[in-house]
Amino acid sequence: MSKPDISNAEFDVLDVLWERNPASASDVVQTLSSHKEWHEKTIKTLLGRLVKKGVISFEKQQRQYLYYPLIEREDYTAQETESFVGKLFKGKITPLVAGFATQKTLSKDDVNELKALIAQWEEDND
Amino acid sequence: MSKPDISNAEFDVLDVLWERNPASASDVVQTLSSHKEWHEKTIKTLLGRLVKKGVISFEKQQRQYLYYPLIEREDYTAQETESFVGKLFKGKITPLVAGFATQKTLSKDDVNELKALIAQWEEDND
DNA sequence: CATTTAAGATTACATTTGTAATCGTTCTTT
DNA sequence: AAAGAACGATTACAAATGTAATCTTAAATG
Repeated sequence: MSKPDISNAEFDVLDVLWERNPASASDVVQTLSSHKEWHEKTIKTLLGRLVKKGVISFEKQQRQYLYYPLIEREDYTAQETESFVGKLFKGKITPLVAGFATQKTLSKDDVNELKALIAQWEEDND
Repeated sequence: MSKPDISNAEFDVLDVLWERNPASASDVVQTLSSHKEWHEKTIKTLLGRLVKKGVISFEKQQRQYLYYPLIEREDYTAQETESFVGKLFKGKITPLVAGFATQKTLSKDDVNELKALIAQWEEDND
């Protein structure tokens, strides 16, 4: 029932399916080949594990399978973000942004986007 | 050299040492007892693993050890944040904040803090 | 002083993860 | 039709992780 832990390697495979849905195993292999050094067998294993975990599913297309995600990227991202922010910043985003700002340099564009975001928030809430 | 992966369980132990530095094993056990169901032995194991990983160290205090972290929470947090934001938000904080804002409700205070942060940034950079 | 106790060290063991190789079957291709 | 290629299923195996129990030794206690 609860969040089926998705490992790092599994995430990379799932990520491909979020981009290209549905996709055959070889589609995934192709896509990942550009930035990962994984053997085809490894990717097949990861697909299988994701299926077993109920994170993705597939439909038989003749002999191949067409895989597709069962969870939305937005949902996954939201959950991960919540637990991350909870774990490292006591649930507050401001210190996260603050730390990020001193660490990685924010661009003027980034700041403008944040301002727009806040402006939007203020418009909505009040 | 590289970031010595700190597991979730290990993190909770390290977190105690960031709060209470230095601390004996039993101090850590005591502190964690309030929110974790861990056996004392388990915590000792985790302390040992952190030492082996070079994340913490200790000084012999008679028979007990006094443990202390070797890495700063801020540094760890900064690194984790960078990889997290890189993995889920292509390195951009704005979408993280945006997603967080729609998911968890931001309080007026949160927004004010963010505004202050941005104002500060603008003052510094320009 | 003898014994119980408590600290850290060592060992244990199932599960998860990374990373494949092998197996059993079907499509292909000759 | 025979042989090879390609697909998913099954099996492999070491390292990491969660979660302790046992061992060794020294300190505390009767």
